[in-house]
Amino acid sequence: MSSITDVANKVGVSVATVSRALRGLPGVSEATRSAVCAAAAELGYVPSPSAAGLPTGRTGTIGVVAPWAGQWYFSNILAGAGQVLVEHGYDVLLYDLGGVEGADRRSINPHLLRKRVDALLALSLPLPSDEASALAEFRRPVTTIGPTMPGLSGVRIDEVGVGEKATRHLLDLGHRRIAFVGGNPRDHFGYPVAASRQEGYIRALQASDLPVDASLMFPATFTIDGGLSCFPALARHDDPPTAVVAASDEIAMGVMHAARAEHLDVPADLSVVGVDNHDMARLFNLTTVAQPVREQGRLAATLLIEQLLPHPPATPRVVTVPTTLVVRATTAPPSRQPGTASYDIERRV
Amino acid sequence: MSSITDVANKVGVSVATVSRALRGLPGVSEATRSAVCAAAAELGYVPSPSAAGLPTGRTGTIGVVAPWAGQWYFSNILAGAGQVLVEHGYDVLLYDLGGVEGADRRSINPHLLRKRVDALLALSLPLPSDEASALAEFRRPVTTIGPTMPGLSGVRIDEVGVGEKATRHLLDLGHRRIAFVGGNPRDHFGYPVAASRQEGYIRALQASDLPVDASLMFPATFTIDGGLSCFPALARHDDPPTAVVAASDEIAMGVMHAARAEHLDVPADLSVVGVDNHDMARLFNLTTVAQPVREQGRLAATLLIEQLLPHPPATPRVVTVPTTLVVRATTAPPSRQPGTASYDIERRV
DNA sequence: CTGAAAGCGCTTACAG
DNA sequence: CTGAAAGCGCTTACAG
Repeated sequence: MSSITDVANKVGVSVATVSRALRGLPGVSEATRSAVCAAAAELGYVPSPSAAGLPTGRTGTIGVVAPWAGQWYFSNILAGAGQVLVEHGYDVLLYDLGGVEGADRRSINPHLLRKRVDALLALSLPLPSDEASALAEFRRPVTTIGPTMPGLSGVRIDEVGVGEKATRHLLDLGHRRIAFVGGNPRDHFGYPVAASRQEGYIRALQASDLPVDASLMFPATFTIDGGLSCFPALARHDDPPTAVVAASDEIAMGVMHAARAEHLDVPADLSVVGVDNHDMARLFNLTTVAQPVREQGRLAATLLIEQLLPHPPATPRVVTVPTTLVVRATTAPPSRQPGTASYDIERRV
Repeated sequence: MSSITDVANKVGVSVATVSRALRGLPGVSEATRSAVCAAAAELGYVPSPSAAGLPTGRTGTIGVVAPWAGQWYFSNILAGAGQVLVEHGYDVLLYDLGGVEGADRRSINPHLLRKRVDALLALSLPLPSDEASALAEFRRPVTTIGPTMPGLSGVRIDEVGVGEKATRHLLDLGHRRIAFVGGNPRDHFGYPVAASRQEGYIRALQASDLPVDASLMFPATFTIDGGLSCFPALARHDDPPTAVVAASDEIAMGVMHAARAEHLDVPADLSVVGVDNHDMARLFNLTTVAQPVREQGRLAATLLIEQLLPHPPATPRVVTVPTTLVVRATTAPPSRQPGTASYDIERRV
């Protein structure tokens, strides 16, 4: 493994000159530069990031912190962000918090990362308050995706608007008894996304002068299982809903699967709208509020890199990207009046 | 940002002692060790990986190379591997090759990684031969997931067996005209997975003394779109198949969606079997050959860490994990004899 | 059990 | 345009 000294010896110049030549710094004659580059190529020289990082304090690495779990949303955010970071010459260090929602996850200590990364991309935080304050003490640029944090740049969608949009679509179809599925009862992640979407749901109902019925809000993790397992409670309701706003497409898919297993027809018996526009959403003909996932990853990476420039912007930038309702075939006008019939699952089964 | 010198000064010992105490090395008195730990904690000292890496040559980082694209398989392999690597104190550097199958991707130069990672986890390689040979010259441990490489440890499944298993299931149901969908015509990734599964398909047919009909093998990328876009050719076949072996669940889902859009009934008109047991497979009631994805990630990480131990095993280990046929509802005996009818899509539409 | 010192491979003022 | 030298923060023989 040749070092900068080997290159310097081969060319007959100092290591300082090699360092400058290879990094394209000014003050090196063209002849020297090309001789250095040729020698470096011949020796197969690659600089050591560890050695370069010691004097500069820069690692050339961006940390991406994600409550991961291999989920669709996170892996696509990561793909988008990774693409941009790599284009700018940064390595991506992945800090998977290893959580499946509802399960315990590793805690993150930004402090530990200070000497390993130049900046941090934080997906779907804030974290529990102790970690959030630790993040504030992280003395390097941080950009969030999802919930924003005061003083940090970030990319977000209007979560409340998402809930409103989905709910309003159902209201426009004539639904009056609409359930909301999502949110984590134990709130492991301090995950405010579900709460915001639910808030939008509530606002849409209120704007239509409809009562807000707490018994129609069902907690569920952001997974297929979350949708699957909330269904029994939903179906057993005295006055069951004619439609469901699911806080994510995966929840929606779980709800639909459970509903069909009980021989309910979607959308005739139950309309379902999700959030995300997951790759699979079209296969389910799922009506959903689409958000640009990879694009958010790309944007956040761009904002982060901006802060790593010689003259970073003085104030953090927060970008809100638009969402759009995609109407497919899982929503339709209600086929019965609320209160007039239960799903009557027992009889069907 | 305090350094080891700050800790040493605070305690009144040398940096050598601090270094030893903090790393739990022998030859430090208990009193000294606890004093050092207390001081380090109080100062919020964290060691610099760059500085530690310079003299040792170790970075504490494992590179994970993946033809990524945010796909389910890769993100779940990564989740599994990441979990184990983190438990062993390694950081995960993600090298996303940024490819969507069928599109161009970044090339990887293992040479560039030599000074940044201690070892490499290579997902779904081999790569084009120039890169593969570069990988061979990478002087650090490498473990593969998917296709194995001579001299490297790896985790794999019996890809040929997977194709056989899926095909045999259809043969056992009575199908005699079975298509294979998968494989990349342009072979961008040098991706031998599809070829192996297809080989298994061929072997199963031959074992049943059935003709191998090249016109029943359809190329497709490993995506929903791959399945979707191969369907027209499949449906227009003079003597269309009664069943399809899809090289992945996502392909299978695409095929099914396209088939249903043409008013074909799955499985009555067309049986479909996939490979993976994707999280969504149960929602589609998809019959599939299941492979343990996260588990393969975990296993590969374990094999890799083994090689980083003070006394690594002399010979590389290759572990083949079992796959199992999961029969759901997308496969059934054929409802018509091959050759007796086309799908007659035009009439239906 | 502990310390002084060399050295890992770079970068960066500083001097010429 | 180029070089000598200090220094980044660790680890590791070596000596005591």
